[in-house]
Amino acid sequence: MSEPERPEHARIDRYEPAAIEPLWQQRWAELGLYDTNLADDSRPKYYLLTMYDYPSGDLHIGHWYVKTPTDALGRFHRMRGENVFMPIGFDAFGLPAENAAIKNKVHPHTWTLKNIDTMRRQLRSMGAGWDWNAEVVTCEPEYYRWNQWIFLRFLEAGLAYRAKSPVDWCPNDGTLAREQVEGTDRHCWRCGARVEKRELEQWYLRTTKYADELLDFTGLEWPEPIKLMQTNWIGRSEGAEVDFTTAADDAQPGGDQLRVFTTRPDTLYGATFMVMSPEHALVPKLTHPSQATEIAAYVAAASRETEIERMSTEREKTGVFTGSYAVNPINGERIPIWIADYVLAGYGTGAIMAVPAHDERDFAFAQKFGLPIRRVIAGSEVSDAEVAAPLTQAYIAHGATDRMVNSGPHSGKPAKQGFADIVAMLEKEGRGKAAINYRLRDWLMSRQRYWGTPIPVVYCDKDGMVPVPDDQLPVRLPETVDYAGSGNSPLKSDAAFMNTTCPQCGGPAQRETDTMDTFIDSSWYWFRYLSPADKNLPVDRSIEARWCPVDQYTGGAEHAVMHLLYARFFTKAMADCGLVHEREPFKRLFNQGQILGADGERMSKSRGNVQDPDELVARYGADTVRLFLMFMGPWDQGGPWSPTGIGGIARFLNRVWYSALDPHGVDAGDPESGTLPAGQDAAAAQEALRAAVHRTLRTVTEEYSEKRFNTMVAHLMELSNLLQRYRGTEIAGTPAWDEAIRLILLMLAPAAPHITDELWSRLAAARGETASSIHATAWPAVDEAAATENEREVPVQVNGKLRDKVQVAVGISEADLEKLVLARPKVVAALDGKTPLKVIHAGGRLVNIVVR
RNA sequence: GCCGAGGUGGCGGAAUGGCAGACGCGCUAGCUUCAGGAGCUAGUACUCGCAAGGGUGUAGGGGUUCAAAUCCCCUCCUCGGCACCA
Repeated sequence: MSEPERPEHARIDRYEPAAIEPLWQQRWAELGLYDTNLADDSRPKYYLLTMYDYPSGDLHIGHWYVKTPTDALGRFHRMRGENVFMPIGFDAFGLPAENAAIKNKVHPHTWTLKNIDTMRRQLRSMGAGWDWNAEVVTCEPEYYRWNQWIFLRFLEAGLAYRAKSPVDWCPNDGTLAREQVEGTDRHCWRCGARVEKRELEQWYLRTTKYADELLDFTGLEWPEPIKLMQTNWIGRSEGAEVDFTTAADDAQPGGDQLRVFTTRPDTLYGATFMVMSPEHALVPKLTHPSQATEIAAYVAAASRETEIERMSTEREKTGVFTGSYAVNPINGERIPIWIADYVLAGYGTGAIMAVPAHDERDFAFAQKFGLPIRRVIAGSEVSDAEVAAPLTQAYIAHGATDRMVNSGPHSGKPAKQGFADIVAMLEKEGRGKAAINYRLRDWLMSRQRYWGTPIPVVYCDKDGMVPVPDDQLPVRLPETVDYAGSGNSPLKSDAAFMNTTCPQCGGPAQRETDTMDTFIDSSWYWFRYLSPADKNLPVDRSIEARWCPVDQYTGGAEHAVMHLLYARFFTKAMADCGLVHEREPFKRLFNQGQILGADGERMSKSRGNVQDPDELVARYGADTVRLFLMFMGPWDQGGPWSPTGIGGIARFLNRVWYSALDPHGVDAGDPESGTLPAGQDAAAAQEALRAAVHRTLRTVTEEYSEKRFNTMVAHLMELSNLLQRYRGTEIAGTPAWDEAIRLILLMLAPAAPHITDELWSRLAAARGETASSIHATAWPAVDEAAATENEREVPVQVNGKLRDKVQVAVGISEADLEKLVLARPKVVAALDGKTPLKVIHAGGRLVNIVVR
């Protein structure tokens, strides 16, 4: 074999990411490569969004893990001919700014803007293709005036209201939405303090109006666990409301209707007592004088208790008999009425019919207080004798053969039938009706904090609550500096802000001093990206019609029942106010995993386990860091951070670099370098290379589409290893080789944008051409003819154990293959003289010979 | 307690009924370089064997199948969500 002609060429430049990456970032910005023309409808649109960040001031590796694969996805779609819109912004209102302000005596606005500047710089170092023209910063009046404007529309539509009720109260952060109280110990999601209940007048958004629509995920490609979490959070229960009538006694005339909600109307005959929550309105009236002292003491104790104590499931049941009785509407039975704190005031009607035989909690209560337990449901396998025997635990299952027992005329009916019949009977007699209850509550959205959107209403002595007219928006957040978070609205301390005039009568009035929950900001921001400078409306409906819903949204699963549910609610509410067309915000959702600290804990400054990406970028370059994060494992998995192995990615890019720029180079350490593999001539080698390249292209295209970035990188490494094998041989520099280099660069471009654009332009320059950016180049098409294989290796098993492999032509008949296989010495040996019973052909992919 | 996701070499992981461990890290040996915490080549699940080759193996146990990491049943462990919602 003749030594290929090695042209005399200049020394090959080394791959130095630090030298090339900033240059490319600058060039892309100059070219406006990522400035999306939203009016361009010549191509299909692709709205790609990653959850925007709170500007806490520094970007850690977790931000890279979230953002760089998303960027690769956007670049891939752009190369496939779609008009990609990938905006970015900052969720800039919120407590950390306020806390930092208290601690460091810096104004939250100053602190926030400084952090945003830092983050912009760090974000640019990723080399991501964001459209910075659409940037949104939520703490600026240009943004939050639209929070106020939308709020006023909600107010007009009856979707926002003010009400007094017991609310979750954090000593540091004031009121919280229900979603913002976490864990068994009922702590604040932000500061971790224990949350109390307080009776307060607060602003709510009517999320419950959309409960059923929020349960409908038709047309949404969302991860099943997220849909399930939302479904459980909404907690729809079908059942019935039943009115029990209180009985007369020596202290009261009776005749009051005590309404309960139950999911088991089929167990109505098993109701042996009733329980009201201590806060129930009828408690005073139904308290018999003989029980008054005890009841008063219990009610007082319950109101003092924290949520933690009341909600603990481990705690033994407590309760007090009121002294009164109610009449069961189905059988006229007199049953005692108790109060107990295991019945919640805020769910259903705040009172229950207790069916101890078929409810665990009622069972425990009945046992403790010696109340009767009557079985009314039993499976067909339970004998009559067993039905009569006392239960040792509540039977709560819904068995397929469940029938009613001890239920008067209904006895013997299937439980399902009894459910329907009893509801129908109650409805007919006006003693009850079918009803649905939700666990979901309306969204408590007012906060006693400074750094948020002022709620645009005033209170006038004469006119009461008056909305601020649109033409007076925004209600600007004053420069107030007294924001010591005692739970008292800081805006109250600013007399100049608070005292105003009534828009209706011109008389003295006071502004609302609560601000909005910052989740309001993130509940519609993707609309604002579409028309960030619009002065008349929050979003231009014609642009929204073209660009919504968001095609792909990516973010963490921790937002399952907060941000993602609020965003869906807002979209529906805004649609009902005529502001947008779409009723769902995000068509496709992907939850990437979370990068934890090396200790396996969440990355946080206080734990000191935060990995700073700047160091890694300085040492290895952004492309290596990007690829490494994609290569670590499946994107939805995340895991503890470890930089071990990043060197492998650096080596890979280095090999790509030298393969592209120095195809004729040989490796001194490899005796075979520069020679073709044994038995392969130049023609065969080129064919093999083309087959590998086009098969890789087919696979990699699929992997980008399905966000399987880890295997995508692995397949590109495999191809690069093959190129390495042919480097320096006679096929280096042939058209097949050049095609391979061109395609590997194109395939790598979305993931490693800098090195690929650099090599792309150098290769063009070497040909005497000027290349346009690789990122403006079309994604290549698979040459199916080249990718098709002529031969295939077929594994041969005997009784399921691998014994041999045969190389055969693709399309060989099963008969020929069988003959060939049975003649193989290893197969003959494995058969050991036995006659094959059966030969399984798995579609030409495998042969299995079955013997006894 | 209920619901969900998961458990594969020394490590990250690949394979969703058909060759377990792709790709990478680490490790071992050799080569190469003025030098390197650089580069290249080969080997690397466990186990018996000089080797050829054999046996075992995907948390544990059972099952379905010609064939199981993959499907079914039971048990254990890890992570996430919910917290008396009638």
